[in-house]
Amino acid sequence: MAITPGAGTPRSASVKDVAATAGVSLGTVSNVLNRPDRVSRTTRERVERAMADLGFVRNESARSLRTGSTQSLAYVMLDAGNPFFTDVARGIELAAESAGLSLFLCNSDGRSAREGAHLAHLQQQRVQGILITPVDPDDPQLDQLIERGTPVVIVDRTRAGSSFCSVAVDDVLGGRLAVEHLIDAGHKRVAYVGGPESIGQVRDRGEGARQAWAEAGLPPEDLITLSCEAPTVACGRAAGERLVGLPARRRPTAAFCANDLLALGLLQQTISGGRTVPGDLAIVGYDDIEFAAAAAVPLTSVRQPRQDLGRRAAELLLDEVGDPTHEHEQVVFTPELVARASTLGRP
Amino acid sequence: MAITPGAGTPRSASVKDVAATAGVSLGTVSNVLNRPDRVSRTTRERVERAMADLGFVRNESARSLRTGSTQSLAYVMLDAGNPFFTDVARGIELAAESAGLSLFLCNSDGRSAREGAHLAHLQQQRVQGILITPVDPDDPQLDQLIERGTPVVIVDRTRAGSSFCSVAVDDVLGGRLAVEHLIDAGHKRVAYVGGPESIGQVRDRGEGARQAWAEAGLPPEDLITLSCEAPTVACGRAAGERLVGLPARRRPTAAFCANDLLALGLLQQTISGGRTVPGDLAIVGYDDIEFAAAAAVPLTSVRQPRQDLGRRAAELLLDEVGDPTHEHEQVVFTPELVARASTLGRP
DNA sequence: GACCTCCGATGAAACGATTTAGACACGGAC
DNA sequence: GTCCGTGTCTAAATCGTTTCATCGGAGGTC
Repeated sequence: MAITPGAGTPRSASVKDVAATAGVSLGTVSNVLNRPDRVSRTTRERVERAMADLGFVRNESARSLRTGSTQSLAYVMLDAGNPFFTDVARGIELAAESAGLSLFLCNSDGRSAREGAHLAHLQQQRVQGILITPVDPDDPQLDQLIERGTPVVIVDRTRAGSSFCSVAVDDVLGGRLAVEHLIDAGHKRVAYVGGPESIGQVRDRGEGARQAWAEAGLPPEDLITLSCEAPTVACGRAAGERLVGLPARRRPTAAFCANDLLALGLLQQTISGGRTVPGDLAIVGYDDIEFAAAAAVPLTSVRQPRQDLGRRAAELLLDEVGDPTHEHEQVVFTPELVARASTLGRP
Repeated sequence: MAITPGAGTPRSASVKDVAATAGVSLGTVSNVLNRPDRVSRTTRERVERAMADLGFVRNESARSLRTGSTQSLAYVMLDAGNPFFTDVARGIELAAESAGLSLFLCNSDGRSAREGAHLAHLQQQRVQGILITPVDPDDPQLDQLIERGTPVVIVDRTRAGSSFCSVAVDDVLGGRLAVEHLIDAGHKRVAYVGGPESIGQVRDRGEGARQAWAEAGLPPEDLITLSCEAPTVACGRAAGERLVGLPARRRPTAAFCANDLLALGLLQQTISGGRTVPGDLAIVGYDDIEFAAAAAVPLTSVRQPRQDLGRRAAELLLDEVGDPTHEHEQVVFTPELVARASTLGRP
């Protein structure tokens, strides 16, 4: 007897309805759902039939209320529009999928307020655990989460005296690699195009750049820092205009960008302004997103193991969820410079 | 009196605990949470104090079990790695945010099985509604969702005799625009590089291409179709190799790709193989993602109003959720060709 | 035929919040 | 002194599921 949605609200069928239709008790329906082996074949088939007829959909709220746990993880991304983070997310997804959990993606879009709202909501939903690339890894809300029982793994950032697991890439080293590469190519005046200093990745990569610069014995004032509002393609273009505006004797011959979006924007602006890359300006990006190699001039970039980053982070989280003897761990991957046309050629 | 997490499981505090600590009844705590105006200031402050001390986190499962509704929407994306869809997602997010709902992103990655798993899970979670760019818009699971009370809006696809709202772009027209542009430029042999035929967007864009070709009176065999496994950058590169492998008299002078990822891959392979764009091969992409303009040769592409698509879809869903007199609506946006260097120049 | 086992199914009690009807106290008005 | 209204707060029922102690009956053993 199929249900015909009446005039009123088509309230969906519950286990109680299924039990009544199948002529069994409530507990038996639950057994069919959770321990089918404890139910005789004939009863089970009768119950399954009733579920199909009624269009029964298990109510996850009730289930997780009773059991006290959900079957989901969440990843709070810093910027869903940046392919770097979607690649990380894919790594997480693969790990979650093979553990039989579903993954929710949330996008903080670099805004603390949005991040906070997402975290609060996820905590109320009682997700098993949260992976996050935080706007600010020192945000006390993160501590509050673990204090109150939601495991958290920090992705693509680390944190000082940490009570979290984290998976990151050595950004200081990445910055060094980039700038050493430019120094090797003979550049004497370089710009570091970063996003806002509030972003840790931007700070660390800049720090690495300065270290390499200092070690090469070059004067600090010849490493110019350009801060952008956000590490996006549009801001990269804007940075290009600012570079052109500099007096010729101060104008850098190369730029290291805090990520590939900035680098692509800068590249685009430079070329459309009639200048050449790397002739007039060599460019190094960061992340080695898939589009970097397909750019106007294939982009030299610092590669991070994006998908592995995600996979490893998810594994740590799953371990923390499943294993009571879990020890927090800070994994740091090593970046690698991929040299392409945007820096190769006459300097 | 702050709670000290004991040796056992740090079971989080419930309204009951808060009530006990504050010395009020359970209902009062609930009132503080939901109708703070009905509670006297002193009591309210006492309760709030207790909540803070105990680290109380409202249990969303219990709440939504009782009230029968959640505060979330979900968008099931076809491919989170494609910037087109993340732009759509951003549009949705903005609308959801201003309605005070949170948005979960799920990625089907083009796989029916994953899509199905996500949908089942979202249905069990009793999300308010689902936006989806489906692998197959005729999937009966979508009908089953609305039958069982979860509103669904189809994004970037339409469906024949529809009992859904949908927001799409006219893909047949988009295909025509692309191929008419190539015909105008004098091309007599063109390749259509599509993804798998199972993807509706791929079929429709191809259909538009064929229509334009036929109307120009060109022989059908000179519009070659190359099917790829998936509409990705890697497959675009592979398609490039296949094109080179064709005998010279059959080799096309231009390619129209079903999306920008394919086009960027094709572009990259063509250039690294020593041929020029548009000299040896003109290329038109589709979607006009941000990276298209920054490509090796800036890419001519068919632009879709990505963010508006998402925003409008979310608005339709919110209307369906909130307004009982809601009428289903099929919105179709019009695409627009953006001509750039990859087709301009000597044909 | 009495007794024991074991399998399958049962029913009630939880989980943590919301909701509603009603209790209680406190003033003010007559 | 009684009555009533108002403003707060309480107690109990409820949402849909899982779990656990229990019960009935079929089959086997002596």
